[in-house]
Amino acid sequence: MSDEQARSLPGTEDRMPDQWGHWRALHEAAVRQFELYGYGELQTPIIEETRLFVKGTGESTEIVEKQMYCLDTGEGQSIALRPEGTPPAVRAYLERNLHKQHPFQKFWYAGPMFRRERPQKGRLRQFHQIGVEAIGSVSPLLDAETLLLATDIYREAGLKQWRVCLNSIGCERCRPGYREELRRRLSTRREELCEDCRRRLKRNVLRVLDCKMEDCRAVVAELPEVSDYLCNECREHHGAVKRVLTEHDVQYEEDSRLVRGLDYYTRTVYEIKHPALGARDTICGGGRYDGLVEELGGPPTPCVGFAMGVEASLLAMEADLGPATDSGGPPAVFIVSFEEAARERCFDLLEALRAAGVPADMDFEGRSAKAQMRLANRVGSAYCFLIGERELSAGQVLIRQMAGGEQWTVPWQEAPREAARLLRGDP
RNA sequence: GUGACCAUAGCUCAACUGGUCAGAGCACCAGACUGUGGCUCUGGGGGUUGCGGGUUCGACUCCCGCUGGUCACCCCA
Repeated sequence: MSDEQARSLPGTEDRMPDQWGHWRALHEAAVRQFELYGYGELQTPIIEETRLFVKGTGESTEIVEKQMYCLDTGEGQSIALRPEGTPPAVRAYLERNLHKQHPFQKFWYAGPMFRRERPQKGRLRQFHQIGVEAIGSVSPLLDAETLLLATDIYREAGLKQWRVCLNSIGCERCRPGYREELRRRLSTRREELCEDCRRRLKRNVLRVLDCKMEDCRAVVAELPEVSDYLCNECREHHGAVKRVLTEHDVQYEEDSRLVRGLDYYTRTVYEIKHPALGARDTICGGGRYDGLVEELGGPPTPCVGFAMGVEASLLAMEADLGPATDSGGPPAVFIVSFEEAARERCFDLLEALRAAGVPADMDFEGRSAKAQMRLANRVGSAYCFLIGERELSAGQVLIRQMAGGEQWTVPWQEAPREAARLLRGDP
């Protein structure tokens, strides 16, 4: 590739026509389940005020600290490419005063997100999420519903294996106590922790639980579990979520070390992981965020939701279902002209076929009849409609069935209807 | 932000330890009864071996720099 040619940016990718198979399957499964579950589509802009994420996602999160694409509008305003979908959804909710009219809302969204990270397998700078937000209810039934919804989507999309990890990280009432306890226990063993964890000790102790370093894990193993510190309400809530999940046959693993990277999570947190993905195996993450709406200037409003990583989910689908495929089918009919002079008449017929609802195509490169046939064969068309001087003067179309090689003629005017009939499989 | 590995035709790769190779398969194009695909056969186009230096009589092969890519850590979907 020459140097002056423009290239795609690192961490961004093109999705070519033959790579849409799994994507479409996932998206269609999701849309169908969203309808079944009563979630309405919400589309928000890709750009937002930077402060929405600073307040919403959390000032001290990695995402906001160093991964956001921010730009100055030149009018003294800082805007950001959205790094995630939840704060914009809540912003839209508040901006329309839905909390006053119809406080309970269920939204779904799908679209690109942006984070300035080092790209690697399953992680891009422009990536895509499909997610839901159920805003305005504290019911544990909804925690379960979002998880059931996510697994139903994966099931319908054809995914075969996954596991659900579940935890409760408490609320703003009980978490401080746990956090305090962690800080106290950890500071006595500060020397054994990695550099990052020493930093986390001050900034965000909970993340120490998630550290992958061997030495840290050893220390973490001896720490009390968050479940011992939950307040009665949180304990009850968590119990209800688990009861409903069990009732509805969701296999889950309790993982007392599961914490999430975003500040706004409370109580229920969960991840769906796929075994074929290695270290970075989360394909969907979610949970409850009862404090976010208030943080963004609204009234206290409990919420729960999830975000699926589309690219990660696609990798999981490839592992379970094989490589990505073409999304659409081939043109059912391929028109072949024997002479260059017949080409425009071929195009007339082509348009007539399409008008009759028959997927059809022809050659536009002036190839020989033989090459046109080869092309028809390669793209997998079921029939060729062959046209030359003889057919034109007789007012006929020569039809060839590619599979068997049988040929017959039909009157020109009948051709579109004949094609439609052949595709339906009528005798 | 840290680290490792990689870079030859459109794709996947080969070229003994630097010494007639710049090659193979697939793909593509064209022929094999000048109105017809698949299979087979034949032929063809296509690479200044990522870029720039250096060592050497000689570099795809060794050294340095740059660029690009991949993967892992970090973090997260």
